[in-house]
Amino acid sequence: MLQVKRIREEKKAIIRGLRKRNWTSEQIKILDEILHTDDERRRLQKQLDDLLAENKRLSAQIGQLMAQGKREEAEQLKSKVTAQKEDVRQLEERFEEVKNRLESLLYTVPNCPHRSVPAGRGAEDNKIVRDWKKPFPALPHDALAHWDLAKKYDLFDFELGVKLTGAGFPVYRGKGAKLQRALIQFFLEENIKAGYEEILPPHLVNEDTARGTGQLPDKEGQMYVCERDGLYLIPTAEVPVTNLLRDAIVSESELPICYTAYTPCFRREAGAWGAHVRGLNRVHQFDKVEIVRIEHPQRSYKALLEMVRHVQRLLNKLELPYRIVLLCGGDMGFTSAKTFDFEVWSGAQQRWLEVSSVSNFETFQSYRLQLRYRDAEGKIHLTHTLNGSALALPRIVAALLENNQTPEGIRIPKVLHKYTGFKMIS
RNA sequence: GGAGAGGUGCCGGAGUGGUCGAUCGGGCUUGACUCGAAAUCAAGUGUACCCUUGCGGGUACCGUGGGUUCGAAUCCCACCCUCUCCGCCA
Repeated sequence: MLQVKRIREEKKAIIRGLRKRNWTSEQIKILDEILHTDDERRRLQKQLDDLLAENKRLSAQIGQLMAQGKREEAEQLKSKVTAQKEDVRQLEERFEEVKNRLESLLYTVPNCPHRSVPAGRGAEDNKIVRDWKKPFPALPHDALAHWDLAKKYDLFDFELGVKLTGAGFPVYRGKGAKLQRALIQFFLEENIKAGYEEILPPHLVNEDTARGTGQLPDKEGQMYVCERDGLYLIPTAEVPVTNLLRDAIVSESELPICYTAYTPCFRREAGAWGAHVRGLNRVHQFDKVEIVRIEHPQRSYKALLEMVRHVQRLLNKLELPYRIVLLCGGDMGFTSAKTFDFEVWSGAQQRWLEVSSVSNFETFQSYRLQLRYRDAEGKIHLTHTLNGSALALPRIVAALLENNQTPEGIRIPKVLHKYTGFKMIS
């Protein structure tokens, strides 16, 4: 969430940013409402603090009078303080109410896009910053989509998933299962080599954690909930991993802090279903390896590029055709200041599939998380947080199967051989 | 799940109704001593929010949330968590 202080000081820049997210003048008025509400909040806090200070002083006096045995004077003061208690109660109530109102207003404002982010309506306005220049893999015109390849080679089974759980919960089997495990292992090893510490977090988180990274209060509909225990199934490893440092103050020299984690991801995805979300294109449970960075504000955009280059290397090693897309304001996630998407070419479906999203959240998450660092002078500042998929498995698998199909079987990229133990699926 | 003990600052550990944001020890920072270091000595060392141009000042926070009281880390209630023992169990 944005800091009120920032809205007050950089209002013009924030309006420019929100315009890129297609905010109307009507919507932008909420900024003024926030500022007014904050003025009121500060006014009430001053009043309340003063009143509490007065009562505190009187109470201390009562203590002294009692010690001196001056009972009557003490009793007099007591009745005075008692009389003020109702004022305190009322002020407290109003203060709480205004504070809550301010918070819920702030929750409705998305992150301010970085100045380099283009304006735009939706996906059609995204900027392709790196296109695939080489030819796509040559496939026969009767090439199979991955869901047909899965049947042919017995790699995963959606009907069985329906039997066990419901639609969108694939059962991987045989070489299909092993391929999953190989990819996870490959990604983790590459990330560790690049300096990320491996984390294996819980797959269920509590409300505070879900709030920390911004899944709550907004997007509870996208998560699976265990109501009885007040827990949420994680939609991404970003949630538990970024929360590791919630309420922490790290020293400047510890930055950057780099984590990587493999977890299953659970998404209810209320969105539309149809032909283009067949097979592994969109599922309720999938595997993903995530990278998370806690960065110094001055270095976060450099870090973002480093993460982009790292994901690029992974895709190169997997020999998959890909392109990098800079998301426009209208297509960017609520919490992000700047996002690059990675899309791989799916040969049989003849379309691009999103396999990674790398974002800088600046202080949008760290403010809520209270994730700060202490500089050399002892001053405390918010860190920047970033994360990216490195990588999400299902669509990688889809592209891999489709692009590498041959009459003899499906060719496994060389880098995976030592993890799969086989070079072909046949 | 049952019984007991307990949750206090970076750590250890006091505090059982008043001047306690919190004794003390360790750690850390700065200064003195030293060629330098160790040892020693001295001072400092929480966070959030608010007021203030600045100096500085105020409020809240002792697991969480309520309550009692003029006043709560301290008393009462509920919940959460940790440890020990028993039971169950991958």
